[in-house]
Amino acid sequence: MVAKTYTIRDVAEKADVGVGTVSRVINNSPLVSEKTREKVLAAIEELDYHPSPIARRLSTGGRSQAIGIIAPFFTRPAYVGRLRGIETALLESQYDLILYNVETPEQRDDLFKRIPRERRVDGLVIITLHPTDEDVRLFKQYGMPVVLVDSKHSELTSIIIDDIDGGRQGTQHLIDLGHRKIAFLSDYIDYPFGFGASQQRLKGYRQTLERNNVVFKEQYHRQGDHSKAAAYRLAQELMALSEPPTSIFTTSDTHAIGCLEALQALGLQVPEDVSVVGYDDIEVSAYIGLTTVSQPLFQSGVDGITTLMEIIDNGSDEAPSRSITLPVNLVVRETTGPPPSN
Amino acid sequence: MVAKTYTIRDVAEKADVGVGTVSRVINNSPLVSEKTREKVLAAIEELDYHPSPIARRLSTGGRSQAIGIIAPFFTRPAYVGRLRGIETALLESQYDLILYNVETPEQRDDLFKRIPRERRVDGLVIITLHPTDEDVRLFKQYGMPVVLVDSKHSELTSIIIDDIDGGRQGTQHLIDLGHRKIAFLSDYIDYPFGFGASQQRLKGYRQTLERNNVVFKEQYHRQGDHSKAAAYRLAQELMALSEPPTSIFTTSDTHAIGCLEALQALGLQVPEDVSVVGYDDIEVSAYIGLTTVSQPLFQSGVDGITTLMEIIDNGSDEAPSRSITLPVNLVVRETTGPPPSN
DNA sequence: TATAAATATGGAACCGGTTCCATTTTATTG
DNA sequence: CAATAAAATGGAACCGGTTCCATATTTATA
Repeated sequence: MVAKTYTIRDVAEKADVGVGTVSRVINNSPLVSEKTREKVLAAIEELDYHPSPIARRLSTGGRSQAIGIIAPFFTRPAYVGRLRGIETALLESQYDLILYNVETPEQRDDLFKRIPRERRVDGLVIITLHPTDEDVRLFKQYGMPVVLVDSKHSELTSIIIDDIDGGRQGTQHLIDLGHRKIAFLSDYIDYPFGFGASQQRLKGYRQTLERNNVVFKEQYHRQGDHSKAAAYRLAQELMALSEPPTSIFTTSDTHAIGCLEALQALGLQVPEDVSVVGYDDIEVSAYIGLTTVSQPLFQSGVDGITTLMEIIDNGSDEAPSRSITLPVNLVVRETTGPPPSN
Repeated sequence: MVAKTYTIRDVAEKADVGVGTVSRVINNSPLVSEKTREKVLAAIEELDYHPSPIARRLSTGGRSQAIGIIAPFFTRPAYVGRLRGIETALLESQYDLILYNVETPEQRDDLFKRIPRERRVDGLVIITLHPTDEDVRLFKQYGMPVVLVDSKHSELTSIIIDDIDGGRQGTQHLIDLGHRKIAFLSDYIDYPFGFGASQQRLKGYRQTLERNNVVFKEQYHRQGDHSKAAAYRLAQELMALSEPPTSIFTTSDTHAIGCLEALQALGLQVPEDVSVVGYDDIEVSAYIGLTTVSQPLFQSGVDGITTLMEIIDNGSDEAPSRSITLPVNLVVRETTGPPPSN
């Protein structure tokens, strides 16, 4: 049942050379005469021989020709945007893509330990998650190249999104429109799982309030999981306050859509009664006219992969870590306007 | 630099047994005494020994514990919905997910040949793409379990979406509303890459027109690539006809959004001037009030994976192929209404 | 032509597991 | 207790590559 596959010994026999010579040919060693090389290549072609990647990997830890991506809840629109950049960057490369989805801290811990040891991937892009110092020590111990995207560690090369500036831009926009009751709706900030981006955005939000002498109100900061349904519920809670906000700044477009649905259900007009700002600028944001902080999802994916491939190609597990900061950019559409006059 | 990893020989030495005994312990063979087993497990724990997956795979073609997914343009919303089902089904399993993205027929051909040979995955889910008889022969030759999702081959187990019925339901809905000028906007039907789904939907569309004595008009069928931008352009072309359609049935929600944007730009009201029906029911379809043929994206992903895992666990490359057909379901929202009165 | 230097080659040992058969140990029976 | 049967064990051979050193061959020099 299992197909007949030829081995290096079959090629050696057909070409009447030793296995070492075949190995030298398939690995482009200069230490083979042209005449012998051609004889071996003819045998390879005749047998349709392909070296076993498995055997290669065992004998010398040869490359797996795969890149691992670790991301939490990777089917969320923001991650999909990054994934799009990733697959575009990988398209013309010889690397396969292995996706490791994470939904709990336990899974994260298991993967951070397992992946370097298993040597299934030549390098790793970690999206949004924060490796500990101990994790980083293990990566280096196993010589595993790692690039962080939307995350930062002093010893690893990082593609950083300027989320503090994103929080600032969204908040300043609302303040410039005259809003002073600005709610902030985010992922769980203190979730031990450790999404850093929302923390940075909250920081930008709070700094901007302060800089404009607007008092931060605890009840205007709502946290929930990343789903649209959670945002729907939280928006309803916000609007049920005795002094509801005149605007809501969310930390994802998915959350923004949940808010818009809730406001719609409450018979409120956007932006006449309440303004809404999203974050990400996913594909449908233009159609629904969402004002949002656009982040370079696609570009961060591309940069993460190209940087990692450089590190792998340079065999530079000793290279100093770098930080690349990508800017964000407020896109004003139709979900923001001045607050109601009363 | 490379970390110290222990081998089976180290364990054997520490436990004062032979390597065969260690192998029997780690593979749960009954042919080990309880006393010896405990001695070996203690040594394993003390050394924090983990068997090398690579060496295992070489010696017996052991399982790779990974499942491959081949999908074209996999970051499209419809594929993401399936991916969501896939990752949910994989979450509690021990399988890693390897994604093979395809954007050309050449890539597809390369992958269909390479993947079975490389033995990197224990099984394969192929989404939407159609393997040839020759491809299937090769899968069987290498004993590679394969499940098709939204695709069909008589010798492979398939999860099928009833796309003819989907085409029928969307078209019948428009006819019931009084529409007779119904445009159909799809992917390239004759594209040699072979997306079958759009062909089936077109078939449902044409059969339903016929069944209702509506003449099929060639200029009402427009084809383009899968992007929103293509749909925007095609919708503009349709509305520029001397007798423009009163409704547009698209074969993806992404296309529907492109149409809605185009109609908006043309100052047309939806559904008062033109009705729009999508296909997929992606996450934002509810918010934008899109009438769409909802297909069980999530469920098809789950079924594809669970079926494949069954096949793998049963070692049943000899099992007869099965077909599972999942229904589609028209969801009427706000983008469809009666045609203009004139 | 003989010698030295350079180049090319073959294949045993190794990578870290699995397996199967020869051998050893334990349990059972007469 | 001895003989037989059953259970447990050890380790050489194998999986399919890579590599490095001993050896063979070719080339250059005197």
